[in-house]
Amino acid sequence: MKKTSTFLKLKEEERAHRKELILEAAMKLFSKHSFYEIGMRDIAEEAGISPASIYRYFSSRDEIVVEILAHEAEEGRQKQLERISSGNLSLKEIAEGIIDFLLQRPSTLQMLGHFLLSEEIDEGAKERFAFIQDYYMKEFNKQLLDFGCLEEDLNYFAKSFFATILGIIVDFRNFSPQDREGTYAHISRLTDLAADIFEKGMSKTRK
Amino acid sequence: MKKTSTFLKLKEEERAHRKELILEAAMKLFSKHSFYEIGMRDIAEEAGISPASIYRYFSSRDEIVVEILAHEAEEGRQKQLERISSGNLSLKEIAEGIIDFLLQRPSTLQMLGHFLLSEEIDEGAKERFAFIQDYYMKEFNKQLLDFGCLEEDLNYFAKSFFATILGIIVDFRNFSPQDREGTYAHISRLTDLAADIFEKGMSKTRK
DNA sequence: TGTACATCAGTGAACGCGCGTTCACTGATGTAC
DNA sequence: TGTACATCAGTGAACGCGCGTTCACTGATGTAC
Repeated sequence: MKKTSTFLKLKEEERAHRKELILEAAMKLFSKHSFYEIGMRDIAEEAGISPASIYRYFSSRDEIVVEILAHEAEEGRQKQLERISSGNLSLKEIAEGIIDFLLQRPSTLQMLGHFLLSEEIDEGAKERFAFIQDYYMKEFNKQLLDFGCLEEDLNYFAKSFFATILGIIVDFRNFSPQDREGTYAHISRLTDLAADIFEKGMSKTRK
Repeated sequence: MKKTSTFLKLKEEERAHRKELILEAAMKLFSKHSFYEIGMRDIAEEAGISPASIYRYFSSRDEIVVEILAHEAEEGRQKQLERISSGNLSLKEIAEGIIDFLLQRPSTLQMLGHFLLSEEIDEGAKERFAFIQDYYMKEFNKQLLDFGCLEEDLNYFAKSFFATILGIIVDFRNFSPQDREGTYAHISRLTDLAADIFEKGMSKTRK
């Protein structure tokens, strides 16, 4: 009895491990190609298995994509925490952390767009996405705690601020094609301005 | 000679007229269905012609879509102008105008996402989109002139502010599915907050 | 006025491709008795 | 220890569909002489 359950547990772990391998293969591809370019066949090939095998672990492409988003969000959260722990960050620096992160990951931005805009998404993946969105928005809240606005307003500040950053990136990521530096500078300037404005707005309600 | 050029002109006008008919058919469909659901066959059927005929007037689906975006932008601009001319608007009211407009047009939002995020777009359509984006951002600038921030900053304020509104809509349009009212209220609250913050930020540099 | 020719809107049908997903099957491993 | 059976990871090949776009052609209209 005990032996059986140990075996089952091991099996479960192996399964989780293989799931992770598939995700890693997919993430590697998405880091090099756009969200629209990578299909199930590509992921299977990169993972060294057949396309059909993927469906032993994920019920759809959207399920894979949403798990990747979860990974990315977690990675972003951790990076941000590290930066924060090495000294207090201004709102501006927090914003720039997010920008650097997302500008280096076009596919991630495209995935976000997919889940936020498309209306033909796997129901399970949709729910998972909503959860992730909610969870990491709360984590973002925590990171903004030290800016000392009223706690009841914090959630709204955080959401507006995040939406601003996301909006700027999406709007201006192609600001001047063939000039990455110029685009980056433009986005930085817009974000700095927005951060300034928000800092002022938040401080109004400072405790 | 004169006669010929008149005929040519008439022909050109007819051509433009038919182009417009196709666009109107497409817009009608996009107002009822999502951007992803409508294909060339649907547009052709709605316009009462064959799919092949569309290509006498537009070189690709993207060309149609970008022209629709131009129409929508123009319509949005005019509506906003009308509202402004009937009394001074607060930043909050301007923002809500945009929100009302875009929340009623999911396809338009999806088209924007398509042009801003995808990397496989018709080169011609891409350029046209860049032009439209630029042109209407300048128009938006004009509408913000009366808020009296420094003229050199205006362009950046306008861009940041617009990105904020767009970001909020995109982020939270599915805030609570099956509760349009709740979603609208949530978005409104976020936008009002952002408008407040921006108003304060702009007034700092008021002349 | 009549005839040959050019132009061009319009079309039905097909092209060509890509893609997510499923099917029917194999083979390895573990279990029951 | 041996045999029948269950479980399940894995797979090659195909399904099924949708879609943007193009092809080869027709027919109407206008032009040249």
